[in-house]
Parts: sequence; structure tokens; C-alpha cells
Amino acid sequence: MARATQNVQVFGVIQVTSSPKNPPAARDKRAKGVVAHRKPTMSDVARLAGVGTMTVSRFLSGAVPVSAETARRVQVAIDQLNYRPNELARAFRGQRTRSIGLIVPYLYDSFFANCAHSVITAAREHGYSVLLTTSNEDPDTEIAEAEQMLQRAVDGLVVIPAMSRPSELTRAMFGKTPVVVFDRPVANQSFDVVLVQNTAGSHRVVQHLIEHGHKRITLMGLSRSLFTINARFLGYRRAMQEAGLEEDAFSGCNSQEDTLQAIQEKLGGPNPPTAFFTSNTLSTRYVLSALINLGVRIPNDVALVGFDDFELSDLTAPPLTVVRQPASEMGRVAASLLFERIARGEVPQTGNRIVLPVEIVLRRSCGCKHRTPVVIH
Amino acid sequence: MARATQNVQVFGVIQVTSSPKNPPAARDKRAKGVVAHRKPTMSDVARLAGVGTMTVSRFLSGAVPVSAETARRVQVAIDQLNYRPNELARAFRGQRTRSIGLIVPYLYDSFFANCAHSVITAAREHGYSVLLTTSNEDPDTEIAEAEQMLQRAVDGLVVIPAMSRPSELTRAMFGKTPVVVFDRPVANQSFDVVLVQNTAGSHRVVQHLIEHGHKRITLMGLSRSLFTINARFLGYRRAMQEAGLEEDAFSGCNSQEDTLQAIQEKLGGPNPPTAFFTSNTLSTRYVLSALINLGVRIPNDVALVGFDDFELSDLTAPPLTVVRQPASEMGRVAASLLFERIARGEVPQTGNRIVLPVEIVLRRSCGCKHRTPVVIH
DNA sequence: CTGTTAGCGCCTTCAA
DNA sequence: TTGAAGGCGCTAACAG
Repeated sequence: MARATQNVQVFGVIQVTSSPKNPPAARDKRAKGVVAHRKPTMSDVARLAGVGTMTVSRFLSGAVPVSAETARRVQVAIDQLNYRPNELARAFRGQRTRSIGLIVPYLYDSFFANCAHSVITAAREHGYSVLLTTSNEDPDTEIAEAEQMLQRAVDGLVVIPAMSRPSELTRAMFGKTPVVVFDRPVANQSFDVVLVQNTAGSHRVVQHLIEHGHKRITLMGLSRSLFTINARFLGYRRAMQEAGLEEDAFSGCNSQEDTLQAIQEKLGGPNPPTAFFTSNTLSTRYVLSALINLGVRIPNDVALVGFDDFELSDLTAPPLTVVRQPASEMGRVAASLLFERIARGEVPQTGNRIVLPVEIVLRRSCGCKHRTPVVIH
Repeated sequence: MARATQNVQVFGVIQVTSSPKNPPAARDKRAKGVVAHRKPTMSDVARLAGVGTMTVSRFLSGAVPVSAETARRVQVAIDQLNYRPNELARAFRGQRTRSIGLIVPYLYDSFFANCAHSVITAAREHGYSVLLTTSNEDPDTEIAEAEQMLQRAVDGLVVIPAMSRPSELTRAMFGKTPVVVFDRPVANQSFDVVLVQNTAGSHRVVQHLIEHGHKRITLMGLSRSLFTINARFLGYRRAMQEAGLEEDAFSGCNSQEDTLQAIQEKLGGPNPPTAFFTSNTLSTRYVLSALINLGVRIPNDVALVGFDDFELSDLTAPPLTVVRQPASEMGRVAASLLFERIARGEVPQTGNRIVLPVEIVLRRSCGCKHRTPVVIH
């Protein structure tokens, strides 16, 4: 990469001469002899280099050959004026902004933040900028923000759909702007979709609990109206059924209090569970906190495994066994798909559907004795 | 808020009539009678409503009164065509993009992600969009990205400066585009700065350890060439000096291995520390992990307090006492400052310097017995 | 290889 | 209260 200081933009002093087209009463910034601090334009460069603007344009784009001597003169003029092309004009002219929009529910959720990070990184590698906004899980906000981005003519859109109720994103909204959704699908649409193995992951980790000898395993999670939560529930159900065990699911982990109360009831009732499976980070957090507060020993009294890894899950007491989702890979794959669509310049009738594998990270809350995490696929 | 579906953009079918200006050989998309799917423009609306484009423009801006009847006709035309103003053209014309740039080191660091979230939220409240990118703590990348944003004519910039070496952001680079930096200052510049009480916070929390009776308190952290780390070191030093204690600081917590080794040496040496103070999240993590691996009991054997709160710090073993930084408030304040500058349309000779207070969250790793966290200011 | 022309969609300026 | 003209900076299309 070039040394940064070579790229520093410092506004030059431009000697502007009057153009015959300008009416006499026009703003006199451009009047003859006036020295003004303003961003140099391509025609400033052209004038200084003694060439036409198109020569400068061609020199910059590099697509069309320019004679060596001309190129040199243009480069000198550019350096002297510290000229930088106006991306805004370029975008306006070319109907191509080299920017994409990214809509995630929240940024303070580290899973989404990781996804966003990888989309941004991928975008930079493609020379794109990213307009980022949050939907706060609200479909109305999501649509309004998508509209806003469309008005700003993003070349494409990456969205983690809000899931409080079915997303209302439609193909018609977006015209021929490509859209990739990830983490959660959108019903019957022509968007590309990137997902993870929610069902297979929870199936596998619940099997693991069963292998540890557990027979009463309770699922703690949120409402099954949410796609990912329901998919994870289905994996749990399948594992339980295959083992001939009775399922027991609680969908009300909406707060620390609700969770604590539910756990108390479960553990105090007849046939208390010997293991919990939590279906997202939030419920993992609530359940772990509740168990700690109740003085329950993990995994001695009850085991615990969760869906979705998080930072520090190896520093909790005990280190947690979890299903790890490939957040950055999802972001990267989603971005790749989008740039492919953008390059091809066409939107598909039916989008791709890519499902990425998850990993099980075996730590100690499941009953394993590993001193360091063991990852299985 | 209006129901989202009222805002859905669906490309309409536009009956385009030829303009007398168009040369006969022009692209015939606009030729008489051709029905084309393209974004409707203001003049499409004007034609349909039987008014001039300026009337439409005035109707949309609302700044200049328009007669009721005209307004109605324009609204009907807008609805019929599903017209949305082209923000790109607007920005190009007006030299005002209603967008700001935001540069943070990483998004996968939850502190930065929280900051970014609040900046984005504040921007939306002001009707602004956010171009977000990461510097990866690299000053060259930071400058290149800032340049990129300037070329895209953002109205202002919010930056958490990369800190691997002194940032090279200069006023000259930005012309009259306002810039607010936060979390870390930039040397001798005219930018507004928002910081937290790094020194006072660590001073207070080290005092707290001293109040617990500790006399040998070791600081574990990163290089003091980093502003925040050094500021926190100074608070530690002051607290130790005031108590007549000898300081002992380690600046090499660059990896889990280095940290583990350092801790082993400290604890195995003469006069081993009875408490550790870690000066950022990363070193907290490394130190906690090392202590757990070594089988050291916290706070019985040694106490531990850290700078910077994080999710789940109350679920670690034991719950951690930390200095909490107001991440979202910092973002909000930085954004407010920026929008103020943008509104005023002038950049200051010397920027504001705002220092936000931190909180101490007393949990159990310091030796306190609180069942739930106690926050002191 | 290079220059000229024209116009992207909008809003400022001027005139009615 | 409304309309017409012109141009923001850039590049596609067409000469030369």
C-alpha cells in the first residue's frame, strides 16, 4: 500500500479563470483572478495539464490508453492540486455508487456485530463502502431503512431480517437491486439466503447430552414463532424422539425473572430435569444466572448446553458447551453472493439458499472433563 | 410512524413522452409512447400533475407554500408513480449528503460495537445515514478510509482513532468537514474530543482494593504508549503513591501465553501480589483465564478488578468488579457534538473536550460480598 | 490517442 | 404562488 501521507487531501489554492458561459452576475467565486479554497474538479486538473477533461477521466479510470507524456502531465496536475475525484458526481452520473447497505437488528449483540464486521471487511476488499443501520427487530423500521438506502442508490443490500413478525421485504420494493438475507430466511422470496444448520446443530448437541446419560432434558428458549428458535426446537425434538425421551420445552425466557421462576418450578417439581438446553444466547445467560443464583452446581446437579457461542463462554463457571455459529463466515458468504449478483447485473427468479455447518464446542457444562475446549463438526 | 406498507417502493409503469431537446438518435427509452420500468423522476411527477418541476420540489421540501389544489395533484401523481426523490441527485446538487462517516477499530469488540450502535441511533434521529468502516487499528487504513468518506462527501466524521501509533489525522485533510474523535484523543488538533475518566476511574478502583487491605497490587496491561492504557496506569500509580505502596506494573499482556507466564512468575516470586488490576478487557480476560488455569481462588487467594465492563462479567467465576465506561453515552455525545457542528456549518479553531464519568461496578472478585452488583460513581 | 457535446435529477436563481 | 433556465462534476457517445 502507498504510504498514507501520499494520499492526504489538503485543499489547494486554485487559480480560477472565468468561463465565458457564466452570466456576469453569477457567484463570483469563479470570477477571473479570484483565489478560492474549494475542492479541485476534473476540469481544474484538465486546464492545468492543458488537456480535455475526458483525458483526465480516462487517465483515472485506466480503461483507455493515454500517451505517456500526457499521463505524466495529468499526474503532475493532480498532485499539484491534490485532486480527488468526486465520488458523488461519479455515482450520480454512473448510476453506481460502489456502496452497499447492511441492515442488522442490533449492533450491541455481538453475533450481529461479528457478522457486520465481516461484511464490512469483504466490502472493502471489493472496493465498496457500507451504509450500516439497525432495524431494532422492527419490520417497519427495517422497511423504512431499506427504502432510505434504495433512495441512496446502494448497489445491493445485505439484511438480517427483523423477526418479531414475518418480514415484509418484497422483491418489488427493490426493483433490480440485489438483496441477500442471512441468519434468518424470508418467506417465499427471490432473495439469496445464507443460513446455518440450526436444526442439525441442536440435534447433535442434545444427542451429546443423551450420550452423557441424561433422560430428562428441558429446552429453555424464546417463542417458536421465531425462525431460528423454532429450527433449534425441531432439532431438540428429533433428538429426544429418536432416543424415546419425552420432550419438555419452555418458551418464555423473556427476562431474568421469568426464567428464574420457570427454573425453580422445573427443579422443584416431580421428575426434575437433569439437563437444560438453551436455544439462544439470551436464554443461556438467563438460565446460567438463575442456576448460579439457586446454588445449583453445573454439571454435577444439572448439565447445561447452549446454542450460540459467545466471548468469555470459556470463563464462565463452568465453561459452557455450546453450538458455535460461524458468524464471520456467514457475513463473508453473504457479501460474496451479493457482489456476485452485482457483478452479473441481474437478479434471479429464485435465490440461492446456502446452509453453513455449525460446530459443537465441548467444554465442561455438559459433563465432559476436557481441560481445553474440544470442537466437533 | 406511518404503516410501512405505505412507503413501499414499487416501480411504476411510466408513460414517457419525447422531449423536444432529445436528439433523434438518443437512447429511445424516452421516445414517445415507450413504456419503461425505471425510477420515476421529479419531472415525471411534474408532467403527470401538470405542473413544473419546481412546484414538485417545493411541495416536497415544504419550505415554500404551494396552493392546496396543486399540492393535492402533486401528491396524487407521487402516489401513482410511487415517486421517491433521488437522494444521490439531491446530495450532488446540494453538496450535502445527510450522511456521516464512522470509523472504529473493530466491530467485533463489543465496546466499539456499542459505541457504533449509539452513533447510528443518534444519526437516525437526526435523519442521517451512517457510512461505517473499520481501521483495524491501523493508521494507514484509517486515513485511507477517511479519504474515501471525504470523497463520498460525508457531512461529518466520527472517529475512534487507531492507536497503534499516533494518529495522523489532521485538520488540513478534512477541510471544513467537522470531525469528532472519541475514546482516544488525537494530538494537538482542532477536533472535538469525547473521553472518559480513565485516570480517575482506575484511581478509584485501585483505592477500593487498598480499602480491602491489599498492599501488593499488580497492574497487568498493554503498552503504555496507548493513550487509554497509560491514563489508567497513571490512576493506578497515583492511588499507590497516595497509600505509600510500591507500584508493580506489567505491560506485556499481549497473549494468553505471555500473560500466564508473567502471572506464574509474579505469584511464584518473593512478595507475590495479593491483587491484580487489569487495564483493559483483553488483559482482564487473559488474567482471569490464567488464574483459573492455575487453580488460584478469586478473591480468596488473590483479588482481581478490571477496567472496562463487558457482557457476562457477572457470570464469570467469580463475578468481576470492574470500571464501567459509558459506551453508548460516549457515542451519543460524540454524535450530538458532530450534528451541532454540522448545523453551525463552521469548524472551531480549538475543539471541545468532553470527559464523561465512569462507574465502578462492585461484584465479588475484589473481595466484596454483594450478591448483586453495587454501582458507585 | 484526444476533444466536444450532452445530460444524469435536483434545486438556486431569476422572472412572471 | 408558479415556471424556466442553468449547472453541480462526471463520463458515454461520438467525432476527429
